[in-house]
Amino acid sequence: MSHLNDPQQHSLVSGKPLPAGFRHLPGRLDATAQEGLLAEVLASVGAAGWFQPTMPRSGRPLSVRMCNLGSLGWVSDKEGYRYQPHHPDTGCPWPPLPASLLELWQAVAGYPHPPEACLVNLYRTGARMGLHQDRDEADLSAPVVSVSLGDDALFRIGGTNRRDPGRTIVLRSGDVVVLGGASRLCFHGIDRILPGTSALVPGGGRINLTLRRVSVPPAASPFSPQPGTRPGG
DNA sequence: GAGTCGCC
DNA sequence: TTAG
Repeated sequence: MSHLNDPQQHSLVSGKPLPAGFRHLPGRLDATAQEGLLAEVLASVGAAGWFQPTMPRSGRPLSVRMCNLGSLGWVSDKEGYRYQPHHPDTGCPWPPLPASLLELWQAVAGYPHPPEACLVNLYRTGARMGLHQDRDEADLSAPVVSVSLGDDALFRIGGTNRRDPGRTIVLRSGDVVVLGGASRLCFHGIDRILPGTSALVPGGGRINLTLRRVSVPPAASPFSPQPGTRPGG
């Protein structure tokens, strides 16, 4: 039942609320939208190629494979975490961010500038993502918007301190989640992929899309009005 | 198995 | 400042 994942509803039942600013949208993308979005993303990623991120310092590979769409992409290697405009293996610019994702951002982010990065994470069965914060973006006032495609995932979200207690939520194909406001810097991760719970992703598993604004937008100018603003307003 | 902790 |  979808209401079980609703922050207000659940806090009333368990007394263990989700962080303020965290939204698990009640309506998920329908099957047609999921298929169309995945086809677009896989076409772009197919041309660019997946890369295998590794841990800073140790060089140990993460269990997920990654690609990015947009003007900037998140990468991790022995040198550390960063955003960069090109694919780490080929040096090519990331493929463009699909219009459908720009529209989704505009509809749910509540932020007046477009996203610059869409991190595409591929979780095959057994892949996980340890508890972490998204804090490599210069503009932390913008939310992170996540779209789940494929197999169900157990998503854990805690507080802004690593040892804060957390909650586990099932993310299903088509689910949209927004980490904004006070939840923007909450620790979160993927504990487990539930194999065989969706047939959407070829070869099985889950693909997660995270839309992010990376850089602080340029200051508003009367000669170059920003989207969502109005002169004299 | 879920959750927490400590450490390389 | 470990997304291990």
